[in-house]
Amino acid sequence: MSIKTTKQRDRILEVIRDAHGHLTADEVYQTLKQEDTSIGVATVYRNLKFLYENKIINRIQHPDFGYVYDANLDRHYHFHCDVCNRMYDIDDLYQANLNTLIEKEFGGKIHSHMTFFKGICPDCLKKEKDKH
Amino acid sequence: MSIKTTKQRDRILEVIRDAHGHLTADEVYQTLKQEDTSIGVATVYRNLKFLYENKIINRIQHPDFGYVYDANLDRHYHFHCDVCNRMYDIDDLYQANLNTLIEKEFGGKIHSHMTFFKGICPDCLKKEKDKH
DNA sequence: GTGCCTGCAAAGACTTTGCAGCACT
DNA sequence: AGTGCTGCAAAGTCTTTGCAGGCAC
Repeated sequence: MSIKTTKQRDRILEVIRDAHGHLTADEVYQTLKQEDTSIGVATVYRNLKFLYENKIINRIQHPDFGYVYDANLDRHYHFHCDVCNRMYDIDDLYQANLNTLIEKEFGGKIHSHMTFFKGICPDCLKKEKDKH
Repeated sequence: MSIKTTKQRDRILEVIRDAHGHLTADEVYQTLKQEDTSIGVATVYRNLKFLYENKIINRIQHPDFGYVYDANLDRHYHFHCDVCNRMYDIDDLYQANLNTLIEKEFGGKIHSHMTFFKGICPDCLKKEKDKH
């Protein structure tokens, strides 16, 4: 089996890259459906799975929306604002040493970790302060 | 609105506590369905949601399996073995200072974080070594 | 007795699969 | 030319909801 490039697959990848964020499968579909060359839902799902399995995109569990897809392959964290429900990337703060620590204390072999923060984002925090 | 205790709600909680682990909604249902006093799926889902919202049990997002429920309310991490697919608790290693670090670097207010490790558990690592 | 809770079944949201035809290499 | 990919629709999985009756307080 060899990998083929197709219009649809390319467009799906572009949409995720352009979003600079985290899209659900449905959001990708909704975006592409409106284009001149339409697309089928199945194609979106099949390709997201394909791109994820081939490590071309990343897949994260969102607390409320299920899986979201992300073109940022660097190890990074995620933050979810409990007030506005937006999701943010937290770059450059991956604690690689945490893997080593857990390996030492827990045993086994750690390949990676993903962490998800919850709280109030800078925007919402500012708005709350301004109210008082 | 006041909280009532019912046979079903109590049993659901017991099952999760007895499991000392991480059960999906369906696993809870499958366990209870076989008892003398059967139970409806809707009751399981409604009560898991209820127990979680009242902070009586914990709900974790497994990167691959969706939500799993946990009676351990202490802040702790989770580990998933890529070989045997078991899920482990990692106790006593919660990095509270990570919240402070992110607050300082990213801004906003961090309430908590959850982290999920992936790798090979001590058991499977040992087995692999023994093979060679 | 009142109001929350339960079971059932139907509906809902999301994702996967079978199939015939199409497109990329 | 051949194999993998697409679109459609149907099916599958998981979870929620409406409703009538039941149970806890």
